[in-house]
Amino acid sequence: MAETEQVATASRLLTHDTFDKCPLRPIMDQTTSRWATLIISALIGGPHRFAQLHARVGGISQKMLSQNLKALARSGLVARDVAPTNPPQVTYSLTELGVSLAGPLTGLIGWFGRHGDELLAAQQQYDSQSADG
Amino acid sequence: MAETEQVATASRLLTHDTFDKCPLRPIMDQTTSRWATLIISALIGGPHRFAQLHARVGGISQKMLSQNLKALARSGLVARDVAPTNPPQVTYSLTELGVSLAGPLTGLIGWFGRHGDELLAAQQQYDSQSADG
DNA sequence: CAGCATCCGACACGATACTG
DNA sequence: CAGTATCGTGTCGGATGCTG
Repeated sequence: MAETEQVATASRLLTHDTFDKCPLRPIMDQTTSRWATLIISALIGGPHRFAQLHARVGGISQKMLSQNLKALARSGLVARDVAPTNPPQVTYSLTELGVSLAGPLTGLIGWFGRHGDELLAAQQQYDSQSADG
Repeated sequence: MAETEQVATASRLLTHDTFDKCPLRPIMDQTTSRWATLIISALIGGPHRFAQLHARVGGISQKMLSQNLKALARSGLVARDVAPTNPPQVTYSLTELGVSLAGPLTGLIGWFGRHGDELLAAQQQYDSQSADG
């Protein structure tokens, strides 16, 4: 199956160095951060306005939304379109690059969806064991 | 292609709620955090000792390594095997669940490997635009 | 509506020192 | 070797208030 291949590929990619001083690490940290993943996920469904995103993501502050959106735009993953109306309408959407990221990213999110119960169960078992000790 | 399907699937999964109060978010935050991704990646290559991981990940402190390893073990992604020798030998490896995560995760890492140049270029362009004003 | 500026608390993280 | 304990700092991130 494809999954085994992917692991093998990554293994080949990763076994030869320590990742240290890799210029991609900050970008990856930002892109896989708490809010960025959710923002990108929300934008998969199509373009959103600022307030729409604020509602869709749920629990995010305006500051963090604005901040993440700016970082995402800087990396070329999200496009910011301003309509010169009054009041101003700002629309965010995924760029082509952003769409290409959506595949792997939703693959990861999907995994959490499928295995969430196992993760929760493992944690409970781990905690009860510690309590027993 | 499969990527388009995946996006569509995630879209269906995600469009109906705001992700708020999802019990998986803390786990996903932890698992996709700065160090956890690198630790899991390192373990794809096979079991590692503590010191080996410390060298492989590169830049991580003992504290963070220990802390992340504990969290990963709590979630059932990593197994911790202690050999009762002297000095003690502790070996970490991916569990079955951890291996199943490796697929989606390396898919994401692979994407960054393939598109790293584009991300860096986009940032430079963005920054130079800002400088121009 | 779509942000930015500011203040402030919480915790992530690293450096160091200590243990079995 | 494989950690734990403690301390100090930096950044994350929320609440509030203001602008255009």
